[in-house]
Amino acid sequence: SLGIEGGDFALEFPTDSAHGDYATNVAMVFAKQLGKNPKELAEEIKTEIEKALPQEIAHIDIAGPGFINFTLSNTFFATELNHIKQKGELYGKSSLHTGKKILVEHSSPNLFKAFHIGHVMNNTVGEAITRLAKFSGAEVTVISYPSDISLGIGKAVYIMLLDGIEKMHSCATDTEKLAYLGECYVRGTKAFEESDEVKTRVREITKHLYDHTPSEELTVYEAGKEINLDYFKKIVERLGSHFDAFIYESEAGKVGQEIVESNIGTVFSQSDGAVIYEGEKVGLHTRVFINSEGYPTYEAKDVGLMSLKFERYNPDLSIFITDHEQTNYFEVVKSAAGEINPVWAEKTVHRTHGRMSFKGQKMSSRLGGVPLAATLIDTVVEEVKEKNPESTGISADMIAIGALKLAILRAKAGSNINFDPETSLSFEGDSGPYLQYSIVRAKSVLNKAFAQGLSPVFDETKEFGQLERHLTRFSAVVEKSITEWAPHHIAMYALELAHLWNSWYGNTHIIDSDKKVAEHNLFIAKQTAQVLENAVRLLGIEIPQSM
RNA sequence: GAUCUCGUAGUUCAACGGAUAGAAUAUCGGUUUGCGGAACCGACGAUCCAAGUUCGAUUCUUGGCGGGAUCACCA
Repeated sequence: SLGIEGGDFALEFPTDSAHGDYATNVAMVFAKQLGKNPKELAEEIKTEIEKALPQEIAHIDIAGPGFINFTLSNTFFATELNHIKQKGELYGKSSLHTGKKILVEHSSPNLFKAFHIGHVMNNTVGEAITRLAKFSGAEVTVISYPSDISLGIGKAVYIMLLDGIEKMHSCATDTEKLAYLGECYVRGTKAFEESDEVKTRVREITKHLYDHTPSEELTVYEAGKEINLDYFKKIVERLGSHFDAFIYESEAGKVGQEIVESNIGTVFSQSDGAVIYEGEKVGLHTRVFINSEGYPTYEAKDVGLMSLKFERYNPDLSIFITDHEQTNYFEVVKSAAGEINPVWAEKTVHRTHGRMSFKGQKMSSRLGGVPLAATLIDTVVEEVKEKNPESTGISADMIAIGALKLAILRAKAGSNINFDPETSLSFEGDSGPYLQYSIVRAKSVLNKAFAQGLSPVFDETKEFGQLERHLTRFSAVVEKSITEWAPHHIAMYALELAHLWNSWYGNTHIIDSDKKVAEHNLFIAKQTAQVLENAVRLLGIEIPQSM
């Protein structure tokens, strides 16, 4: 009725709570087009809306250069708080992808190589995205893609044969076995560089592994692979992940090679004995898919992996997580894959994580220069126990991993994070333990009240403040995180909610002498704990019983 | 050199083109016997530079400066 058409205006949550619950810039966007003063236009819109004001809106204000601010009514918040109570652990769950199938691949290890801090970052981001996918209403399958075949592994197997398999079996613990296998990888690489004889032998071994030729090397390799895989399963379980299936690089390699070879002349071309994809024609760079020795490179293997993913799971969306260094690399693979089968490229989403850099010298000295995942976690566990000697093994682990995970997830995935355990990994303020503590504290008060015969009762006539208002925004934050596949929005939301909760706690005598007041306070405490727990769970952070 | 990415308080991170650029940490100063002080309250403190587009730019465009990544047979 005001003649407004087109244009880009927004309805948003104002950053300042004094500006109401929702705000729109619509008047400022269209003021020029209509030849009006933004504030006057805002007034006209306000008058128009007020003719049929829904009961969810308490009042409308015009502020600043022409913002229209909506303050929601208590009725709205009462309804929303009742939703939290009804939905419980499902509160905030979206239906964005209901009926769809989502495949997530993350934490892909390089067997025969150590599981290091980079894998922790990948796992943390991957697990959070997995949980977001599940909260989007989709049917989710989670897989990992272990690298189990390469020239590098051939080098490690060469050393294993040289030492004899007994050497590995004589290691007392799994940790020692892993350390030994890691050592083989390093020694193999060195031996390979130093002698042509070794090079020839390693190539032969690698060929046998690729072809699965029954041989001594295959036996040794299988034994090493099993130990590495067992360890992988253990450590990701400790981090809170479970995988439905694995697709091995050895499988993907074969499939990828066939696909690439059958598309030579169309998608790929031959050059210097290798099979390449000329990325320059689409503004990218050229990459080799099959090397001049006839082996598939990582590029061809990734094409094979995509093919297997769609063949086995037929997902509507296929998400995978890697280090951000692979961004440009994957653009090329995706472009080539898209020429073979457009669906693969359209439905594949690549998310990245950054690198963890260590600033403090203390960390590297304590960790001995090689930041293995387990060593990193153990170091943090020690700090937790130092802070609170009464922490049990399980809760100390949860707190340490929670601290690590939040340090990773509170930043936008893809950017590097600076990790200094002396300062950035604090247990106070914006931290994993702060979130955990907030929930534990809320549950503790609730339990104490139950023991006194009190239970939560909602008094819908109460005025609602910042805490209650923030609770009702959870669903919107979840949807934003799913749309962008960006877990850090959840992390920021959870930290702010925890802060509002602790602030409210400090100003409220929850178990008030007035029974009605106490019961209402308990209701708010309970819903807060619920929403906070839902958010923290989405991040893949566990909540200890006490801390 | 080409392409991509990033540059925000001392430090670690936020901010869909919006209002007085938010937090945390560090530093300084506080917290009325009240349920968990890993907490709460307060003070101090920042958009790399220069143009442009816009009613409005940390955000978009262009050009610098400074990190990081990728650029043919590693994964």
